[in-house]
Amino acid sequence: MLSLKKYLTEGLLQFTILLSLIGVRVDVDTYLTSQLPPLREIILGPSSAYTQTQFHNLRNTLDGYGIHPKSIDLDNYFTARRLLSQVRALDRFQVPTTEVNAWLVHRDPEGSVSGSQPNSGLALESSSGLQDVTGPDNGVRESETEQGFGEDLEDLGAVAPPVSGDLTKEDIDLIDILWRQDIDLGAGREVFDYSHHGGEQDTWAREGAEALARNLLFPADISSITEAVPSESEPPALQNNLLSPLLTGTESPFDLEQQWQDLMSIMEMQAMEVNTSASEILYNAPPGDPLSTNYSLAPNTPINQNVSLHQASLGGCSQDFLLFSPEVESLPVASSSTLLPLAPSNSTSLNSTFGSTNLTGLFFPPQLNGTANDTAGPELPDPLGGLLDEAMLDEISLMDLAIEEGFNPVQASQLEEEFDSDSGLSLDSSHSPSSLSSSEGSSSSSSSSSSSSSSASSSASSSFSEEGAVGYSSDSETLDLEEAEGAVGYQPEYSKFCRMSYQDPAQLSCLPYLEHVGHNHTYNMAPSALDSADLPPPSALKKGSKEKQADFLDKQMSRDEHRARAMKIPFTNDKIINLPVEEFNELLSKYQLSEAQLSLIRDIRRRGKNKMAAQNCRKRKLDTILNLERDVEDLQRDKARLLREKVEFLRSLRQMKQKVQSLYQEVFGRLRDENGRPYSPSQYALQYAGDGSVLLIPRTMADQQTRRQERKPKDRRK
DNA sequence: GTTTCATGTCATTGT
DNA sequence: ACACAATGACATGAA
Repeated sequence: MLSLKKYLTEGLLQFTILLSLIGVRVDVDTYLTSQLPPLREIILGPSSAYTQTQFHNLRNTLDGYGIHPKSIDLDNYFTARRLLSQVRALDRFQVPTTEVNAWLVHRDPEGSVSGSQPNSGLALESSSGLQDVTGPDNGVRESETEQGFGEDLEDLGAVAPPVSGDLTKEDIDLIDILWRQDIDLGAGREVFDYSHHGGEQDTWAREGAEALARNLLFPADISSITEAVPSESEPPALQNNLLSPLLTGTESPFDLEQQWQDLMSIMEMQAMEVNTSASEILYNAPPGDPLSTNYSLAPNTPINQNVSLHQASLGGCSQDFLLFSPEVESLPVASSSTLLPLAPSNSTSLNSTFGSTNLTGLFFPPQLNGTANDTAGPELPDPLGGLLDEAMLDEISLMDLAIEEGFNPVQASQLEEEFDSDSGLSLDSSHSPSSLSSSEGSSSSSSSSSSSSSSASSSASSSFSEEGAVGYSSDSETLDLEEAEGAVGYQPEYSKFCRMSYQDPAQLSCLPYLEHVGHNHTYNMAPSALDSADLPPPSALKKGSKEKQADFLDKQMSRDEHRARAMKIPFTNDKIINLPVEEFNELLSKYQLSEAQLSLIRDIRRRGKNKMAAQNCRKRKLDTILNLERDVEDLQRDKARLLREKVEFLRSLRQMKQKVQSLYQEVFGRLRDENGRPYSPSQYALQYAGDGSVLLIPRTMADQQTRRQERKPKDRRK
C-alpha cells in the first residue's frame, strides 16, 4: 500500500512538474510515445529498408549474368567486379541508433548513440569511394556542428530561423549563408563536398556504372553492350556530360520542398520494405555469404548519413523505387522481344538520351532531361507524400520545440558535456554521503532517517553526525546544568537558530542552481542547532547582559520549550524528542512526574518527531523536484541529440541518392544497342528484377509497375 | 494589508 | 497495541 501510494503521489507530482517544467506545449510524453515512433521509423526503418536495396543482387548478377559469353573484354570485366563492389557499398550506410532508453528516471548514457555511433555501424569498405565521400563529410559535420542545425532547419522546412539568445551573430550569419547556398545553388554543402572529391567520384562513379552495365541483363543483345561500353580510357567527355550537371550545381535551383519530398520518398520507400520479405526476395545470396551478412542490417544498425538529394528533386521521384522495390519481382519480366525493340533513333547526345520518366526521370532533375522528356508520362502522385508531410511536420515541430525551449543543439551539446562531467556535483556529494546522486528515490533518506534514531543516543560528540545523528553532545552537560538549575533548563530549539543546516550558504556551491540542493539528505538538523543553542549568537554576547541573552533565548524557544519550562519538565526537549524509546522511558522513570507533565512530554516528543518528519518530508519533496528537473534536462538533451542525429541521417540519405543518380546515369549512358547507339531514356528505363538482374525495359512497362507499386504503400499506410 | 515562504502542528495512514 | 515515519492540510510568523 505504501508503495502504491508512493507511486501514485510521486507519479502525479512528477507529471505535474514535468508539465510545468517542460511546458504544456512540449508534452514530452506525447513526444516520446507518439512522436518517437515516427522518428524511430524515419531513422531506423528506412535504414533497414535501404539495406535491402537490390543493388545487393548485383553480386549475383555479376556471377550469374555478369559476363556475357560474347564478352571478350576481360579488362572491363575485372573493372566491373571492382566497381560492383563499390556499387554495393552504396547500401551500406550507417544510421545512428536512436534510443530513448527510459524516461524520467533513467537516462541513456551519453555517447552511446550519437557522435561516434555512425562509425560504429557497418563500416563502409575502406576502399570504397563512398567512404571517400562520407569521410570528409563527417569531418565537415563535426566542425559545422554549430551551424549545422540552422541549415538543417532550413532543410527540414522549418520557417523560423534558429535564432536563440545564445546564437552569436556569426552563427546566425553562417546559417543564413549556408541556407542561401542551398537555395540559390540548388545544392547543399554535400554537393560541394562531392565535387570537391570529384576525381574520386568520377572514377568511382564511372567504375560503378560500368560494373552495373556489366550486370545488366539485355535479352536482346548483350554483346552489343559490351562492345559499346567504352573501356577505361573512354573519353572523359562522357562523364562530364553525365556528371557535370549533377556535380557542378549549376542547374536551376530546385525547390527545397521538392528536394525534401524526394528525400522523404526514398525514406518511405525504405520504410515500405522494412518489414517485408524484400530482403529474402531480392537478395538471394547464399546465407553464408559474407557480403550478405554485410548487407543485412539489423533494424537498429546505424547508417552512415551522407546523402544529398539536391539533385534528386524530380516529379518522377516516386518511380524510383522501381529500382529498389521488391514489387519489381512481380513484374512481368519482359521477354527479350518486349524489352528490346531497340530503336534509339535519338541523337547521340547524351543529354537528349535522358528522359524524365522512370528511373531516369527519377534520378534526373528536369533540367537534366534535356530535350528528350517528351515521352514523360503524367506525373504520378508521390506515394510518399503523406509520409513526407508527416515527417516534415514532425521534424518542424520538433525543431520548433527545440527553439522555443531555448534549446539549441549547441547549448545542448555543451550542456551534455557539462552534465556529463559533473553529474554528481551539484548534488552535494561532499556534503552528505547520501546526497542526491543516491537519492533516486526517497528510500535513501528514509533509511538514513531511521538510522538516526538508532544513533540518537550517541551524545558524546558535539560534531554533527551526518548519518542522521540526532545525538546531542551537550545533552548530558545540559542535563547536568539543568538539573543544577532546578531541572527546568531547556534548550532553545535548534530550528530557531539554525534551521535547516543545509541552508547554510557556506556549505553550498556559489551556483544559484545548487543553492537549494546542497542539503543534508539525512534530514537531521539537530546537531547544528545544538551548536547554536550552546553558543549564543555573537550579537547577544556582545550586548553582554544576561537578561538580554535570556530574552534572546526565550525568543528562540519553541512553544513546546516554553511549555516544558512552564511545566518544569526536568529534562530537555531534545532528550524528550530524540532519545530512543527505551532510554526515553528510562528517563521518565527517573522522575516523579505528574500526569500533566507526562502528557506534555509525550506531546513534545510527538510534535518534535513530527517536526523532523515534516522537514524530512519537505526535503524529500524538494529532492524529488530537483531530480525531476534534472531528468527533464536530460530528456531535453536527449531530444536535441536525437534531432541532430536525425538531421544527419537525412543529410546522408541525400548524398546517397545523389550517388545513385550518378550511377544510374553512368550506367544508362553506357548502354548501347546493337547499333552502338545509346538508348533513349525516354523510351527505356533500368529496373531491378527480383532475381537480382538489372533489366532494361520499355518505359511503358515501367510506368505500369510504378503505378502498381504506388497504390500498395498508400493502402498499407491507411 | 496582502502575498509568499518557511516552519510548525495536527490528523491520518501505513509500517 | 504501540511507536514511529510519512504526509496532507492548515496555522503561524516573518519578510
